Amino acid sequence: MDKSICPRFERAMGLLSQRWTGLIIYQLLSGPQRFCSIESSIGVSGRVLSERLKDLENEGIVKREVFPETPVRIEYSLTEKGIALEPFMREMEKWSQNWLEAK
Amino acid sequence: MDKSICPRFERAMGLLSQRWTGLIIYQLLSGPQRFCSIESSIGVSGRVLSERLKDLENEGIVKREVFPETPVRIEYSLTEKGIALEPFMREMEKWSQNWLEAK
DNA sequence: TTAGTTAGTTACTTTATGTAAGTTAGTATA
DNA sequence: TATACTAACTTACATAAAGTAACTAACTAA
Repeated sequence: MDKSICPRFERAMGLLSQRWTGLIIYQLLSGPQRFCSIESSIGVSGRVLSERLKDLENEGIVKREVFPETPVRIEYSLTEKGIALEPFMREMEKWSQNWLEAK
Repeated sequence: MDKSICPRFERAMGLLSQRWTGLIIYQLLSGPQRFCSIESSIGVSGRVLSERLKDLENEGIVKREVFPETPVRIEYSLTEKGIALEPFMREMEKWSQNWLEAK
């Protein structure tokens, strides 16, 4: 094995190529959202969503805020690092518009 | 479940979020390559690489060419649709440079 | 006291990926 | 002639990741 790829790029790709991670971030680009809202908007299971949100929080891409209302409200939003992924998401949008069928 | 995401975007993300797919395309951006070269440059197993290349060929993103030399040489390269992913990859590069540690 | 809400977690099943050995086709070497 | 070498896969089997559905915690409302 003789890797020639930049380790930072490889890590970024590793993050984004985990199932659901990209869609979670994309959803949060349109503003803070709660757990059940992300769950239903992209169709991810609670088990995996919970896991991904923890990972993204550890990576400093997502921020978790608790509002002690009734019932409790917990909001997930993007940090600056997360928002910085927007241009990337826009390129993905363009490509999908130009090269994929509406189906 | 009430999905609001554009189905084309979702499909694009589904493609790119399969493990190794992004790195395979990224590698091919620098020119045609053969199976064993991709395998060793990104560290993917032959089993999965074979699967991915077939998928990408079916998607019209990758092209496979056989050169009947000795031993046989088979080259994989990007189609126009695959090359169109370059801006997306460049944004990913930028983000990883700006926001990830060298480690 | 029973029920409802959000945000999870747990146990279990199915699917995806990793690992290592085997296959095919065409030479080349002993 | 027999053995060996190469690239490009494929197969069988083991492990890891994701899906499913039921369950929990903390709180309030009826």
